Order: sequence, then structure tokens, then C-alpha cells
Amino acid sequence: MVNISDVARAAGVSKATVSYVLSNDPRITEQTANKVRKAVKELGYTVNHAARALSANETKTFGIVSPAYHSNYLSGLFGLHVYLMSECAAQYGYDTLFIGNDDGAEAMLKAWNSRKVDGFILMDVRDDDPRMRIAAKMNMPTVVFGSPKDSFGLDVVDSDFVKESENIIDFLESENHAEITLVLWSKQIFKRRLGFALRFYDSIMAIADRHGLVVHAVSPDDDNADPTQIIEQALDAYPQSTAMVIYNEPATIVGPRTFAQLDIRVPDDLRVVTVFPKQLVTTMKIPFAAVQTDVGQLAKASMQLLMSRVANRDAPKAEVLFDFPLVIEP
Amino acid sequence: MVNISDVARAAGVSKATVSYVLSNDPRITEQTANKVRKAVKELGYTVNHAARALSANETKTFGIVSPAYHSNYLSGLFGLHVYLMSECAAQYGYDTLFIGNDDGAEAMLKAWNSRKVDGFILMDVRDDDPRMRIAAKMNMPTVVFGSPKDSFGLDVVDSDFVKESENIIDFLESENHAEITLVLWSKQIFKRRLGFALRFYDSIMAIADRHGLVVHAVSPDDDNADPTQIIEQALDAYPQSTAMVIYNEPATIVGPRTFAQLDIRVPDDLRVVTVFPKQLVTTMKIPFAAVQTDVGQLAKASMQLLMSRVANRDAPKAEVLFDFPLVIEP
DNA sequence: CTGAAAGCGCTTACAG
DNA sequence: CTGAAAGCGCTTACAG
Repeated sequence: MVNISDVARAAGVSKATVSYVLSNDPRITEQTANKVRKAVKELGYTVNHAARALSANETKTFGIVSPAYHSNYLSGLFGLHVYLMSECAAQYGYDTLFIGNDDGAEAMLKAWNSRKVDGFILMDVRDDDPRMRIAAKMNMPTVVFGSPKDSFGLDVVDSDFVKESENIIDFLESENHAEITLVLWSKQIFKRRLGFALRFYDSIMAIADRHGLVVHAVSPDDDNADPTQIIEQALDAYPQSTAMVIYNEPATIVGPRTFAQLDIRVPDDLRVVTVFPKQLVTTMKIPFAAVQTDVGQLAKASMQLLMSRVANRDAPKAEVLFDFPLVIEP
Repeated sequence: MVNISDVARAAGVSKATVSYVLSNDPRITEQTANKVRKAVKELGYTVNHAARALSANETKTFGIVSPAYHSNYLSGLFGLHVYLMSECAAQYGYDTLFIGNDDGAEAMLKAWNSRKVDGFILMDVRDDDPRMRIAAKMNMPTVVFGSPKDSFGLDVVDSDFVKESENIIDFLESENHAEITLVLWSKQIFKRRLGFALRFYDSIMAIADRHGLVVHAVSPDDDNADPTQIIEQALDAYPQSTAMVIYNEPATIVGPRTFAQLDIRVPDDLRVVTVFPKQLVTTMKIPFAAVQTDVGQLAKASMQLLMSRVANRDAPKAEVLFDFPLVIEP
């Protein structure tokens, strides 16, 4: 494999000069630089990553650490997240290391200690997440994708659940719904204290209460419960509700079929509002009013935050919350 | 950050000895090894990845290179694949680098030339895929996840489309269906020559023909076509068909709702067979007969192949094809 | 404006 | 059974 010495020899300069050219050091003459670039091209040279990382003490790689499974359930969103983050990272010249199938905290610590990455994105964060503790303690550049109660001083990106809830409740009120049913993520997810589930619940309950709406919250016992049954049970239990808010991925996917089978026309017989990634609303043709989460924007923002953080470890912590629109006509 | 010299000093041995202990070299006494291990633990030492990689010339990292988007459509399977492969890799002490958002071939070449990975898994391979050409030409340890017509001498893992097709056709014949409709992946995907789409089509058509079944194949023009409409059009165009085989992810997801809306009872009014990942059949409660692809097995097999290939670049090429069962009662 | 040289933190023949 | 030393391929003060 061709190395920097080969290039230096071919271009008739020193290794140092080659290195400077590669990092666009302005001290090198355009003429010299061109000789070097030509040699690089001709020899098909690529910097050895390990050597560069060892010497420069940076890897140009970030770790995306995800528990991935919400208990047994793998979200369709997951792949989208990985893909989009990686795409953003590439624009900054960063590669993406996928970390943590089981114990994310441990895998993260190992990646950090071995200096395999420059920073982390934490997916599916829960309150009191050990990954956050470790990141904070070791001062690892880290952005938290999610809404933990305490972010341990780490940078945070997420949807603005308060605004989302307000939008939903305002809309339902404008349609004069007085009693609504909430189909939420499973109890397993609540028990694991996943931020998105907790924050959404807290905020929508608070706001509905303030507006004097009657809310019936329903949450399946576990993730693998049949989502169709969840919906049916919710309908049976609260027939007086005129609207249903679904914040549960499988239930959203299965919802259209379930209502069709029960001969419930949406929105005429029942107004249904969901919270779902914009990208999947389209793909899966979800025919509900939906707060369309834009995963692309979230990915972009978290990458930007991470880059800033890597550049300046001591910058004040940032928090970016997105107010995604409630789209009535899908 | 604590390094190997710190450990050597603390344990009262040389750096070489520490390194040998870390790689479980049998030449080191148990006694010495224990001293070293104690020091490692006390100091919280982790091998510096870049240094190790540079010196040993192996990264213990593989690249999973995926175009990810089948044109505009991101498969729900994608995340599952990434997750499961990464999980398998971890068992071999390998990390997973996610590669290639746009030009996979170029990104792959760069990762290889910079020696950032030891090998690759190629996702969503198409006939004549430039990634395969490059992998073969540069002799990169690579396993192809998919069924290209020509695998360029690379290792291959996939479903056995011939057997799948036989199972489906045998089953339909046993139920006395004489005329069936095939809902396939989009024309975009066929145009891009994705192996799974082409191979499935070829094999099921051949086998149906051999059995004297009449087959009507339908394929949406593009990936973002409304899958509901595809199904409706297929039903309209071929009302005489008594069975429908769906090999198209969005159509499978949307299928149950579509049939419900049209008041078509499955399987009484229409037998429906799909090909779908076992894991998602469960999650999405797909109520169809299904060839349940086990992504876990595929991931495991490809990882094993890759490990063998890394260990022996000159071993004869391997091909592992899985005959996944057709499950009638979901 | 360019180069000689030290150093990053490991591994691995080789010697003893 | 263990250690001294070379070497992996870069980057980066420093000198000129």
C-alpha cells in the first residue's frame, strides 16, 4: 500500500510537505502543492487512518450509540436515524461507528478509552441513563438525542413536546372535542423511563387539563402486545371519546387497517391524531392528522451540535427543540 | 489517558509483556499475567485503537456499506440489518462502521485505502454493482448480502429464491389456485437491477410456468407510488385471480388495511402470500401467509463468512442460501 | 517556504 | 519466560 513517503519521493518533497498539502496548509506554495497533488492522484494515495489518528489524536469518527431495541421492539425509525445522521456526518468529513447492542454505556466507555471516536450521539435516552452519566463524568463530546429529565449538562436535541401537545390540544379543541383517548407507548417503555414517552405524556396531560379536556390514557402492557387489540380495547373502554391521539409506532402503523375493519371512518366518525416521522407518514401512507417529526432536521441539528462540541469542549451546553407542525390533511 | 507504559511500570514488567498478556500469549506465566491484569484493571487501561491498528495492521472493524435507499424508499428492514450485523460482529470482537450514503463504491474504496476496516458487507447489491467490481479487483474481504447474477468471486449470503418460489407455488397449487397476481417491487428497483427483485421474479415465473399456473405480474412505476392503489389496480385488472403474492414491502404493510377497506376477507375471498422478515411480521402483525425471512440468520451467516474470509483471503468462495419456511398461519 | 526529527502508542520478531 | 528495540505511517513544533 502506498504511503506518505512514496508520495514525497514521487513529488520530490519531504513527508512533512506532503502532510501540509493534505491539510491545505497555506504556507505551501501553490506550485509545490500541485506537484504533491499530482503525485497523490497518480499513486492513488489515501492517508492511513490509524497513523493519522494516532499522531493527530483525533479520529474523525463519531459513535452513534443506541440501545435500538425498545425492549423487544425495533423501531422503523431506527434505520432512518442511523442513515440520516451518517449522511450529515459525512458532510463534516466524519465517519459513523455504530455502537452498543447490549450495554451501551460499557461499549461507549470502551470506544472512548480506546480513542476510537471523537464524540457520541446518544439515541433513545432515558431518565438517569448510565450513558449520560459516563459521558458527563468523562467529559466526552456528546449530544443527547431525546428529552431526559436531567441531561447532566450534555447537549440536547429533540422535538418540543410541550409545543406539540399544545398544537394537538388546540386543534382538538377547535373541533370541539371534549373527551379524548390517548394511545401511548407501552408500559415497558414507560418503566424504562424513555424520555420521549414520559415527556409527551406529561405535557399533553398538563395541557389537556388546563383546557378542561377529559383524557383517557391507554398504554399496552408490553411492546409486543397486538396493537390492533390495543386500539380496539381503547375504543371499547371509552366509546364517548370523539378523538384519539396515538403516540405509539405499531399502533399508528396498524391503525388505518383497524379502523377500516371496524367500519370507523376517520376523521368523520373519529378524529385521529398521531405523532409520526414525516418520512414514514409518506412511505406508509398514514391517513391521519399527524405531528410530522422531521428526522432529517433532528439529525442535522444533532450533528451540528456535536461538531461544535468537539471543537469546543467548554462551550456552554446547548438545547435545540423543534416545534414540528401538526399536518391535518396527510 | 493511561497508556501501555503506565501499565508496564505499575506491573513492574516491560511494555512487550503487557502487550503479550493482552493478547493472551501462552508464553507469559500466569503469575506475571495476573500482575499485569491487576494493573490494567486498577488503571482502567484500554488499548489505543489507532496505535494497535497501525502496528498490527488490522482494525477489528468491518464496514457495512449500503445504498440504504432503494431509490427514495428506505426499507424498514434496513435498521434491523444494521443492528443485527453489528450485534454478530461484536461477538467476534468487531466494530461496525457504517459506510456509504451516496456513492458506496467510492466510500468503500476510501475506507479500504485508508485501512479503516478489515472487510465489508455489501447490502442491497445489484447486478453489475461497482462495489463488487472494486472489492474483487482489490481483493477486499467482502461478503455480498444479496443475489447478484455474477458475484465476481465474492462470498454470498441470501435467501434461496428458487426454493422460496417453489414453496409458494406448491402451496398455491395445493389450494387449487390456477390464476394468481404478483405484486412486485417497483420498476425503479428492477431498473436498478437489485438482485432480490430480479431473482425472485425470475424464479417464481419459471416455476409457475412449469406448473402451468397463470401469473399476472404487477409492478408500481416508482417506489413512492401509493401502495394501496397498486393493490387496488392489481385487483381490478385481474379479478379472476384467486391468490395474490406480494413481494413489495410497502404493499405488504398497507395490504391488510387495503383488503379490509375493500371488504375482501383474507384468505377466504383471496389467498395472500407475502415474503417478509419474520421479525417484522410479528411487529407489524401481518396477517398473511408469509415466507418469513429470518434476518438474524442471514446476519449471522454473513458475519461468519466475513470472519473466515478475513482469516483466509484465499479460501474458495462460499455461497450460503437459506430456504426460509412458508408460514401459513401467521 | 520547506525539511529533519521527535513522537503518538502500540506489536512483534529477535535475543538472551 | 521476558525485555530492548525497531517499526507501523502519520503530524507538528521547530529550525533554517
